[in-house]
Amino acid sequence: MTDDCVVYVIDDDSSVRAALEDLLASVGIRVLAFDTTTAFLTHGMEDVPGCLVLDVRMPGQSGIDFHRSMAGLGINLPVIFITGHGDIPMGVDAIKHGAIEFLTKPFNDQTLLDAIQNGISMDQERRRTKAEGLALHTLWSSLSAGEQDVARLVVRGLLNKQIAAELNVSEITVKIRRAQVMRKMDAQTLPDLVRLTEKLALSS
Amino acid sequence: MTDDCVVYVIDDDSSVRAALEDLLASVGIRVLAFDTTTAFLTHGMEDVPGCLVLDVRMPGQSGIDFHRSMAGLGINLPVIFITGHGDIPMGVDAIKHGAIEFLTKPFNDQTLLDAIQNGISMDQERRRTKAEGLALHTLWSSLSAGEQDVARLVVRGLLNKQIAAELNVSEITVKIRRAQVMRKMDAQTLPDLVRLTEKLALSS
DNA sequence: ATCAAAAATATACGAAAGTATAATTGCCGT
DNA sequence: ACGGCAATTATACTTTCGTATATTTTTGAT
Repeated sequence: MTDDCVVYVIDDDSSVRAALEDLLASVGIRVLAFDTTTAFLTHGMEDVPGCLVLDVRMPGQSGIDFHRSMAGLGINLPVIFITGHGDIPMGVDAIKHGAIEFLTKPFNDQTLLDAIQNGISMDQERRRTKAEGLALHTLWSSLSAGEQDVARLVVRGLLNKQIAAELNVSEITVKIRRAQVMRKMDAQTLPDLVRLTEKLALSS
Repeated sequence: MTDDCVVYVIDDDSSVRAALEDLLASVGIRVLAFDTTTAFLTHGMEDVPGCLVLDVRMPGQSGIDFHRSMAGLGINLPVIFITGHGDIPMGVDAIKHGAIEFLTKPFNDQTLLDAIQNGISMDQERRRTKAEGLALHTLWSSLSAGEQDVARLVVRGLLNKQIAAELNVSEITVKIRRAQVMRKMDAQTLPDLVRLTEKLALSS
């Protein structure tokens, strides 16, 4: 489950960081702790599944503000907020913006561990989905411009003859390109190709 | 936007109900207010877009408990919680379970109105999606058992010959059934049929 | 049991798809 | 200008698909 993964902790309170490091070490999960969001960004992220335990209130950038900026920074880690001084709207908004948990200190250790396990699972799943989308996009990119043209019209259901007219090429050229599309996209049948392009459109 | 829709209010405090009725009447939205969840269930729901403003703490069944039971009752209304005595975990859990807002009294009128408009829009969208899925399911149901068999294998990419062998019928029968499938499903091309069955699988 | 409707099958034909071989065109670098 | 090299096109053939017509089988109702 937690083969190789990291939990990032950002909290200005060193005693909290130490406590979390101990807690997660006790269950064999690697921890990288920082006292500011800047320190976290400077260190960078490892390319392994993980999640982020984030303090709400900190000197410098708050955890709330950092959370809002994460998408723009290309950081998609699941976020678990911890706080000693939160209020209801803050917690509600955090969850509405995608945080997976919002815990108030003092919190139950097991509750946090459960949230972390959940976050790591979500990140693993996100990475799987992302990898599939990337692989699919790579296949598509291996098609020449003309082959992509043909592929688009094929999955629209046009006949080879119609595609040829649309693209101002001969029907035999369409057949050649079409065969190349099927080979390069590793599609055994036309329905396969349709499904591949549907996934491609969704993950665009 | 709010052509014909209803906001259901469940709150044991008659002054709150009156205030909400006034507020929503001022913007021309119809209100149905109840003092208990039982009263709401007894009255039943209208078949128009709407959302539910739900008090957290009430005599009898609490709003929180009712929210958890809604899916089992087949009620998919967007829920907006209002409360005077909530805490952070309660608000966080409510949102995690799908509530679209969790407001603490006293709340800003406009905040509630925005949430309600958002809830109504979501319900409209849900109804659109549901109607599409239902229409698609109706088309599929219009296929005979044999036609459904053929359709399933067609979208898997099997040849008519292979389908015939699989179903122990003649190839000509497959052709007839296949033509019926295309006609009944209103699919002009094979890619169309593939996409229809994909949607069907997702909304099953 | 019998009749009528529906489903399945047989036969036949034209259009489309897939593939192979060969010829042609267009483009790029030397 | 020239020689490759990839893309396009032409030709030919086989398989598959779609459809129409006619026949047989099955099903269901009275």
